[in-house]
Amino acid sequence: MTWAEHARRELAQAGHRSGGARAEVLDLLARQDCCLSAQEIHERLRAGGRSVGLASVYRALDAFAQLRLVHRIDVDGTACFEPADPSGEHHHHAICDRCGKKDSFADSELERLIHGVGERLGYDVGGHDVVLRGACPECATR
Amino acid sequence: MTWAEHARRELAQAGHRSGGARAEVLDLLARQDCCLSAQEIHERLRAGGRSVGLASVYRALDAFAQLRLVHRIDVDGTACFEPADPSGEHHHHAICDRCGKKDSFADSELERLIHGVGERLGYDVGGHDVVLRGACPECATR
DNA sequence: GTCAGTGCAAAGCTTTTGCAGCGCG
DNA sequence: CGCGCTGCAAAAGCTTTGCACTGAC
Repeated sequence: MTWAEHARRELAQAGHRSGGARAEVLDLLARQDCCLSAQEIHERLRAGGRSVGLASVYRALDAFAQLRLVHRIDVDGTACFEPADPSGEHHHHAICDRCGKKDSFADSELERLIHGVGERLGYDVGGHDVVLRGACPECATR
Repeated sequence: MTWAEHARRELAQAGHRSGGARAEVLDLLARQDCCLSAQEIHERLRAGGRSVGLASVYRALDAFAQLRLVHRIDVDGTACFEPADPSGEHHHHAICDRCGKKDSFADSELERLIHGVGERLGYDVGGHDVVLRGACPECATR
């Protein structure tokens, strides 16, 4: 089952109707591997000829986030979103502070360690983020 | 040497004059262990009888951040700041999504692992953040 | 037919910038 | 005594909300 199918099912089950704008946002996210800001999503939909309102993009993303269908990452004061794997599998991000490139990485030992920290603090951890900031390989050698 | 002394020295060396507003923000940060938002800093200074402009708070924080005297953490779309230990020693945060409480933790193994990830990616890592979100012990049992 | 979903416009936040005046060095 | 620092106000993002209308069920 693809993420898009999974997401549509979850949305329907939560009582959401399948409107045009939300479907557009969902399709765009499904096609995307990297994380996107609301503005980027809006621009791309407009560029694709869809007259989607920016507010609808935010509303769609909000609905997705509440159902935990997407992850929200705050980077540099703006929110970015990306599909969340229903299996719980996920990755984190490295952001180049020169060219703005976003890379992703996964590390199971890191996950295990973070889980342990949560337990040590007594937190019922719902999620976590790890962000690396610095110069990407291309920018660092320049 | 305290953080405040270290910070004042760095600022002077960078050619900054010691104005009233910046000194106030510096003193407040030095007294604080937990991270604060610009608005919180502004409110506290006002409450303390100082007529500090919000813009000056932002400008002071910007100057500190450029000299790496403070760490900036984005949480929930707003920026928070806290003194940065000159030795490089630092910690990360767990934020309760019910009561908003911010806890901090440190884990040397976590640091080591993150450092390794950066090398694996070929990044010249300048900094990193780890944020846990969930219910704190008090809220979780309620 | 009902009511969630939508686009647009307006408002709300956080953060930045412009500007005239004050004061450190 | 110059120029950096400051407070205030205005502006510039990002995000949310109000409203009338459209369209899914």
